[in-house]
Amino acid sequence: MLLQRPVHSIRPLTTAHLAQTMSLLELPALELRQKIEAELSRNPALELVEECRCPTCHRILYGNQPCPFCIQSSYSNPEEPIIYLSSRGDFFEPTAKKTTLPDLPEENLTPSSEDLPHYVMRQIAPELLPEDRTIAAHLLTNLDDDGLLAVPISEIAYYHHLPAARVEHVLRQIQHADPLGVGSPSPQEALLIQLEFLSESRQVPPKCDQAILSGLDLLSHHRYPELAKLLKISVSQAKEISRFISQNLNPYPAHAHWGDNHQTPKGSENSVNAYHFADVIITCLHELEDSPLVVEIAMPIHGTLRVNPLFREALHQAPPEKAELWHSDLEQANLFVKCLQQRNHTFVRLMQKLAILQRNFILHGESQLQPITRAALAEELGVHESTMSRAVAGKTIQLPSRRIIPLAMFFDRSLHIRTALKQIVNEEKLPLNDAQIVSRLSELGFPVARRTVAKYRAMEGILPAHLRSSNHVQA
DNA sequence: CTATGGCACGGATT
DNA sequence: AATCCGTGCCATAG
Repeated sequence: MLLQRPVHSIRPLTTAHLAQTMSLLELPALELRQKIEAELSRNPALELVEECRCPTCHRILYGNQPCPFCIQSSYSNPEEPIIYLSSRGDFFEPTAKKTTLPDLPEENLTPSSEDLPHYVMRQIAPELLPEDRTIAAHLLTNLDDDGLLAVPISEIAYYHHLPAARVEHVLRQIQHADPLGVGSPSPQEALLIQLEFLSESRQVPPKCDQAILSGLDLLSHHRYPELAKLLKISVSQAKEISRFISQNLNPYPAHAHWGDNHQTPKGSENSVNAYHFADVIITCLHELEDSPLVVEIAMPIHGTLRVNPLFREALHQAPPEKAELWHSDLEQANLFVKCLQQRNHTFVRLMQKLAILQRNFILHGESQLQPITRAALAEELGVHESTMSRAVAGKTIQLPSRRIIPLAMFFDRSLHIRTALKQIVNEEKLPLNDAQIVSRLSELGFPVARRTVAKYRAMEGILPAHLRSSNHVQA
């Protein structure tokens, strides 16, 4: 509440304004950045002023908003999220590619994988030695569409005149960043890293690592008997391994869009959905359970965009032949800044509602998701539902757990049921068939049809009952 | 005969 | 107006 500036004074005056606000609203951060840069270089009336920092806590803020952290040092209500706009443009800087590695071939950068490098770099940069960042950048520039490393390590080591071990060290950090296994030279290695990570928190089938190492081919062709023979295990154990892998691991890190685990084994479908950086970052103040959420809405630029006051002044002395042009530039600059404010305003309000409503989801995961429709939220916010759709579309959000998910997941109608289903299957003693799952679910208060359970199962990559036979026979 | 997946339809959502 | 999603019916595999 406190941090909302009186933006209501901005009325959509012209259709141009409306149209532009709309178009800005649907832009995710990275594209917004391009848009802003384009506008900035085209229009002399716009300028980017120094980043604003809160004088006390030094957070980078966008615009002259009061720093939400320092305004109220006592947070009366932990439910109330702290929301602010930041302008940490550096996250989105393609410097790694452009400035530090000027003579790298750019061809192997395909559009669909272009922002994965930035996303990863963002995570690991703070922990990296400055001189290692160049190596990281080099590695990340050479990811293929699948998120795997496309060039041999030795080549990179050679390029930098460094021992391979050094490069491997950096690569290891990359591999442990969020799309787990990203940058691995092979699917095998990616799988192994994911496996290693999972085994810390969860039980994994025995010989799983060996299956990946030596039997991946058999595995992907579902030739269980042969696999079983190779590893000297039973066929059902082989199936168990297969189930585990297809359910929990992903050989192609770039395909792992979080929350939607459709496995695409060989067919390299490059869907539009590649979420690699976040438009909104949610963290927990002080890691405490009941501390307020901190919602950072990322403006993808350094500093604050505004109309250049000098330009405004200069308008009076404009040479007659330029006057008209300057005037229209000024107009447009004004419009653009206002539209941007409006976009941010809408976004802030949206996140405020969401952060309160989905607090449990944000903190405690998928089972706590409140099913809500965009329409309902639009109603509450008093905006048109199409506005909501635009605001949500294509945006991503980073949770305190560092997971990045599409904002649309906040409006998933079936996620909580699917997680309930997952849990039922995980805890089942012997495989339940779909009909039995239906009754278990309805006991839990989820009335769904049998056919629907089948679909959810498929979505979660859970095999049908007869294929997940004798579930936990190992050990 | 039973459990599942495919196709398609209608209503809700965007 | 276009798309998504839950569901029913039917074919098929085991």
